[in-house]
Amino acid sequence: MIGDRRINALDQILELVVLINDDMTRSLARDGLTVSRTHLLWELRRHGPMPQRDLAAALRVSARTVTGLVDGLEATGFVSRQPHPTDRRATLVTFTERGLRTVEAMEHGQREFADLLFAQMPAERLDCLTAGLGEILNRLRGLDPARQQPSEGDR
Amino acid sequence: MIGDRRINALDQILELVVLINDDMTRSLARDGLTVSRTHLLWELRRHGPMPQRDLAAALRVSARTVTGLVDGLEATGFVSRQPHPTDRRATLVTFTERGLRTVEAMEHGQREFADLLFAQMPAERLDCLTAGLGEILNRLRGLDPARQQPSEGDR
DNA sequence: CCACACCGTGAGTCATGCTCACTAGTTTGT
DNA sequence: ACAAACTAGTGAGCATGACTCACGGTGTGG
Repeated sequence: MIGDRRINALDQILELVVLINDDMTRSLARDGLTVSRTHLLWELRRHGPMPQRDLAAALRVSARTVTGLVDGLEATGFVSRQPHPTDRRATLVTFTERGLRTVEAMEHGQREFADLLFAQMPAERLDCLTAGLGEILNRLRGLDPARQQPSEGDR
Repeated sequence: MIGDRRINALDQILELVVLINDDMTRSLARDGLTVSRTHLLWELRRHGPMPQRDLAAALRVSARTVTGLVDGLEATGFVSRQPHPTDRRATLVTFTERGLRTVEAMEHGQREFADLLFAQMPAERLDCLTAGLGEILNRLRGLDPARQQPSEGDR
């Protein structure tokens, strides 16, 4: 029955989520990072130095929370606060040397991880996997942030 | 280049992890549950009433943590503590009526979720997705709990 | 009977995230 | 040009969740 296959696939996905999550958390902890802090770092990586308010918007958390995250990242030397060139109220969060190196190392590590994960997987299977994941992602994106009444069960 | 495809696929997986995680957390919160508490519930569902020490082993957390989780689940009426029939030191954690109903509803919701996620996906793509995920899961399982020096980067 | 096992509590840590109130700067509207 | 209105960041305080170690009571079993 087709339903069983779907359940099966969903189970796989749920297990994947757990495993990746754990692995991520563990690996970040080794670097003295946490998930939220890393999200911030990635935002910075994508957009360059930015004021905290923009980070708050991008990460969808309150300004106060960003202050806390930046505090932590600053304390461990990944980012530093710089004066905003034109708005003296604002603070520009920028990478330190170390922060930049760390993020680059993470990108590199990610590449290695991808290679490890998909090693010896034939190209067509990889394509098909990508296509399938793409479909699923579209559906998931559709029911994520805005709506509130629509969805129902997940795990 | 093949590496790019892999990075791509990994990015998809990472996004999937985030989306599913958020969705799960939100949906569980609606039921008055958290992820850890739900893990415990699932363990109970799989193995039936069990003493806390077994839960601790199954969930790989300390006994103290289990006490806390069970406290929470008991307070919200999902489980209850029963005396162990033969070992009077031990406590059997069992579902309440409500807990059982909730877990069954979650299973049902999961089925619906799977249908939603894979709706209109041709069978062969589903198969291929499953196969690909299976491969990845095997690799991930391999580097999860025991080893400590081996892996490297993830997100 | 005594070492060990099962639970529970106390106390404390860390991460995340919220609100409220406040300061210091910036804009806007006359 | 200047006050009113708003914005950026943060101090203080609170809650929740997950987890730990250390300690103690009670029961088991050799």
